Amino acid sequence: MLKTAIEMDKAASILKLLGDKTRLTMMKILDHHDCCVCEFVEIFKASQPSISQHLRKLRDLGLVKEERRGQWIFYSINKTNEYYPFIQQILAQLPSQDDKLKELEEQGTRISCC
Amino acid sequence: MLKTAIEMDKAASILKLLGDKTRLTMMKILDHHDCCVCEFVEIFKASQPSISQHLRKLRDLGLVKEERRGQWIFYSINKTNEYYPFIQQILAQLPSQDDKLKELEEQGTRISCC
DNA sequence: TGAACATATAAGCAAATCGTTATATACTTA
DNA sequence: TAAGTATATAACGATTTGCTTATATGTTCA
Repeated sequence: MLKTAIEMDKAASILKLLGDKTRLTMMKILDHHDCCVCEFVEIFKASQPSISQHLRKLRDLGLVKEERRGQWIFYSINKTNEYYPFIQQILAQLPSQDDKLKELEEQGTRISCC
Repeated sequence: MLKTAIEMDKAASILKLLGDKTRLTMMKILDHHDCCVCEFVEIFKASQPSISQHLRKLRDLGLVKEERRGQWIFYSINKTNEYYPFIQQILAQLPSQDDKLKELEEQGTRISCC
């Protein structure tokens, strides 16, 4: 087993996180665009705490990172995570979720904070 | 989005199943070898019903198939599943679990049914 | 046919998960 | 500094999950 091989334990815990439609879609979106919490709230029509809790789980495993920009907190994929290549390869096989961001732009909702 | 693109719903449900260390390891082993239930019981030091229930979940989603051979029921990866390429690509990134089967052979346990 | 073996299923329970509501924290701006 | 906005966290309840024990089903073989 290579030194760089993914451990089963860790792989399982990552897949578990990705095994939720909301988090999986979040990750797919984040793979191409940074997003702030309020955007996710719009996209998923979910409550703010619910979104916040999903993001926390992703953050706790180091899959995403946060960055405050004034009033907003932006999330982005953590490309320095040692498991990023593993994750990236999974995300690459999923259909683009860009339409979800486009909808926001058309509604003008995205502009409000981003 | 390509006609063949994986749906987010389905992808999430597959990743959820793989997000369990026992099932993930099972899938990795099955990707190279057929196995019967009693082998998994040995490998994971788990109860027979517990193993059987994990296999059922994998079977319910069409990830594995079963085949009776006399007294035993052998499980194998269902390569005809439309999501097999998706799964295969994930499994390919995991470390080989062949050592687990080797242990059984050394113990002579594998011979008992296979 | 009956005993032994392999597996599946059912029922019940403890722990984990995910959403909700309520509240705390942090920043911005008037 | 107070009000408004964005986000995080806490506490709680409903649902899901994964194990256990008990039992049913199906096969083999004496």
